[in-house]
Amino acid sequence: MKNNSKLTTYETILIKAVNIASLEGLECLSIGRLAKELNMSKSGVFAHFGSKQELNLAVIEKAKDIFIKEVILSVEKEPAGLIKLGKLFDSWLSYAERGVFPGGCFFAGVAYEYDGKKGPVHDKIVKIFESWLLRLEKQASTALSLNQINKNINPEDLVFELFALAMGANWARQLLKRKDAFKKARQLINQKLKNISI
Amino acid sequence: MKNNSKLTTYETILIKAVNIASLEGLECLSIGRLAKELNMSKSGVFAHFGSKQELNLAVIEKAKDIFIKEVILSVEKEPAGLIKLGKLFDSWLSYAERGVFPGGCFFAGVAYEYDGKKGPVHDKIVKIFESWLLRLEKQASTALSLNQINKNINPEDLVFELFALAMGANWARQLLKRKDAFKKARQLINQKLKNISI
DNA sequence: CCTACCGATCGGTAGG
DNA sequence: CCTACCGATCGGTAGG
Repeated sequence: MKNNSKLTTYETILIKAVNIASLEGLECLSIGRLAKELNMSKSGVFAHFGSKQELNLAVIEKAKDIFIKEVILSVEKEPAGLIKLGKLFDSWLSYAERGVFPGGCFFAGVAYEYDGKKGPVHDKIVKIFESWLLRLEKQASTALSLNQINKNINPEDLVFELFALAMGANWARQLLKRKDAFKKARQLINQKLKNISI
Repeated sequence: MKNNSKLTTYETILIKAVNIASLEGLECLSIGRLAKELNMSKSGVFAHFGSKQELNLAVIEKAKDIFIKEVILSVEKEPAGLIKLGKLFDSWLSYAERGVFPGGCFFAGVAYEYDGKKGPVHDKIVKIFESWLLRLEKQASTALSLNQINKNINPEDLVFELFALAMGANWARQLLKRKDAFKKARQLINQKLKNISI
């Protein structure tokens, strides 16, 4: 339990930290608490990061790696355009639904925690979301240029709408414990994509 | 500055507390910080509430009163059904957009802060959302029984979809600072309501 | 990776 | 509403 022999201490700390932060937020993640749950000394944990802010940034970086692996790489070989756009949303919902992180989508949680704050942690979260949005918008644009969807569709507006549905599903699942939230979101997203496809 | 002569000390503390919590979350709201910003002693603030949890609950209750006044009562006299449903969403977006709370919609923020936690504060937040959803669903049901919208529309699904768009707009505005987020959400919501109306 | 600290701040109490 | 406290915990440091 204490040591997962294949992992470095750094990795072990980060995985525990990501799980705590997913459920309770980065502010609830303290170095002392991490140390206690890992049966380490506080300064032993601290030494790996150098500051609480660097720990926060490392946790986000780790969560990003997991997101990329679970959501993005798993649909890497899908054909660009409408199909890939749908698969990316599907993959995102699936990752939140099957509990890759215990608190649902890691980024949905920290987004609201840092939206009123300033500094490198806030900036890193914003960059990750902007990059995720851009990735989705590129597929929407490709779908448009491949004549897969109606010409009058604005790629940014389309992604905004589908994005909101996915975020809303995560919210309904996590706060209200609605078990059908992801199913509903998937239906609405697929229906929308079907409606605009040529 | 220190005393707004028309307000009781209790009210003055609560208003300050609601504003801090809106921007930074309830966890960042400490009794010591409140005392400092109000030029009061810590125990002077504390005595009004008896515990941090009671302060949290009082802040949420205050935010609920403001929400009811700003969002719900302002469209009280609109005709029940489709019109009132649209006006409720319009009113919600307007309240978030014009900055009734400095951090956007107060409840969107605390929802994610408490979705992984247990206890009376979490429960109060859930109840407020359930009651707000129910209010919206009732208008959707009325619209259905008045034959204002297509028969095949499920009121709960409709509200889920529009709700997600409103929450998504709040997120895009607060985290990504997208100034057109509310405009987009308003367009999408109105378009959806128009599409399903008879 | 550890023990042993530091000042600051947390929620909360005693007593007025 | 105040001063003066309490133990616990925060992020962080010194030194090994």
